[in-house]
Amino acid sequence: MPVTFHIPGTLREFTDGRNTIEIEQSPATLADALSALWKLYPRVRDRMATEQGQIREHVNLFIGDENVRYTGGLASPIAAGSEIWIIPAISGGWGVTSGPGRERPAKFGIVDSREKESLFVFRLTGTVVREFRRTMLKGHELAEFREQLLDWFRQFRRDLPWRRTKDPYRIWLSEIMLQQTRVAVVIPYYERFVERFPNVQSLATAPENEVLRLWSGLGYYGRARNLQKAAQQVVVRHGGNFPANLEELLALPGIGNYTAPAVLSIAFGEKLAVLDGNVARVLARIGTIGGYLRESQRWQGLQEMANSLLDPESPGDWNQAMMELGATRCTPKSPQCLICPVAQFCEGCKLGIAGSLPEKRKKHATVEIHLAAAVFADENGWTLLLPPPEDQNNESLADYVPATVSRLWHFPTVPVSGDSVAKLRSVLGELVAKKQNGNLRLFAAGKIRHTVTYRAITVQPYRINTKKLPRIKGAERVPLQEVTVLPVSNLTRKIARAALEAVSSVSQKRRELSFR
DNA sequence: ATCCAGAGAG
DNA sequence: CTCTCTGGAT
Repeated sequence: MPVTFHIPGTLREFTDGRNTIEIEQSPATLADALSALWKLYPRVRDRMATEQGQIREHVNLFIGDENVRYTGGLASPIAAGSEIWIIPAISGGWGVTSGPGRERPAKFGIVDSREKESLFVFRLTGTVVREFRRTMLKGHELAEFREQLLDWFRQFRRDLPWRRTKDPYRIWLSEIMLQQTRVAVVIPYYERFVERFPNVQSLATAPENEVLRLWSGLGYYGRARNLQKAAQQVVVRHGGNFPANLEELLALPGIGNYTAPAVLSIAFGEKLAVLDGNVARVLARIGTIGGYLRESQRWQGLQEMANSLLDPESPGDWNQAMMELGATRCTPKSPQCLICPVAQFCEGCKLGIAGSLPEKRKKHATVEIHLAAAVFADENGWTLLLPPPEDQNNESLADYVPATVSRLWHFPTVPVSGDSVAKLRSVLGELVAKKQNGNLRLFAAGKIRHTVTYRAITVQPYRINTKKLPRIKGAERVPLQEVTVLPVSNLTRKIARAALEAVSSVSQKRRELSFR
């Protein structure tokens, strides 16, 4: 009789999706059985055991109904045919191992009863299906959640230079540096920076070059410039005292909705919850929040959730704990739910779907754009190009045709639906003197396809042969063969080529005719 | 909402 | 190279 391991959802990605694994040999002890399992699936080992080979604190093992904690741990004897259950620390749930579309029978519900320091196992019959929904922690559960996370953070927090100060200037500096770079990279930069610029005054009065030199290697130099600009504003407007309220902080360049609450909570203990990418991911998993998180309404909802979870007693630690959890445990890929201090409060973990949250942004559906372009050609083969559009304040840039086609020199272009000739004529009528317009003859050249990000553009070029080029305000005259003497986009080049080919095929036909 | 800048993954 | 991600700005 083989020994069977039951694998939790959180580990299945390491077992080729299997939820049970049979060990054919007859292991004498749990340690032997685990060795056999880990040999088959080595990555399971990392999640279950420390490097020293100890079972991680948040992993529970059951042989049948017995928690191995009380049957001798790794030395527990294994009988032939034993069923061994690997259970992540989940409490307060009722064996919720199913979600929509994942009909798995629920085997266990575990309630962690702290008073008795023991675990109770409940066998459930049938299937439990939980809806995919948002949950809000409150009351006793919320208090417990806060305590667990803060305890974890205070125990495991890394000793980082900016965690040894309450100086808002230094907190701010670290936040700006950390926005863009890993902790390990930031440390030496941070230390050099505060040594040279120990306070906001020294930063404000430094030559910009020196600031950039100390920043050099971190990238995002615009943020270094903003940093100094903000320091100067702090000195001039606030007498060198770092503003301690949200509005004034947000008014400083480079400080936005993330940085302001971070500085205020950590340096001043203000009760403001931060929401960055890490925190958002944690929240999405805790509350099983589907959809793309950056969508404005959803992001707002996440901010509210963050606000409600914030521990009012220690907002700074709380915010850092949430971010640290996201950075070190609740990571984007394969979250370590098995060793997460708050797994028991996490719907995503309970449903075994934490790793598939948050959802990716849906690809922007491609928008089909149909345009018609006018390619004038005079007797000498010269054409007309319009200048790059000025800033369009009143018109959405995306809808503005020349901008769609690129903000460079371009042929007169109009959006069309239906009769493109008529549309182009009417628009040209506004540009070109009336008497000339009536005589314009439009020859359709080959259609052009062009793709820019999510836009699929089809252009119908019309060649318009004229004796003299019309006068159009701002337009520039160039030889059609050499439109590239002005800065043009690839699309404009394609249009020019199509217009040239069209005319050559026309003249070829004429030649063919004349030979007869 | 959308754009931008810059970095990093693939 | 392209695609994706992030926080700020508008």
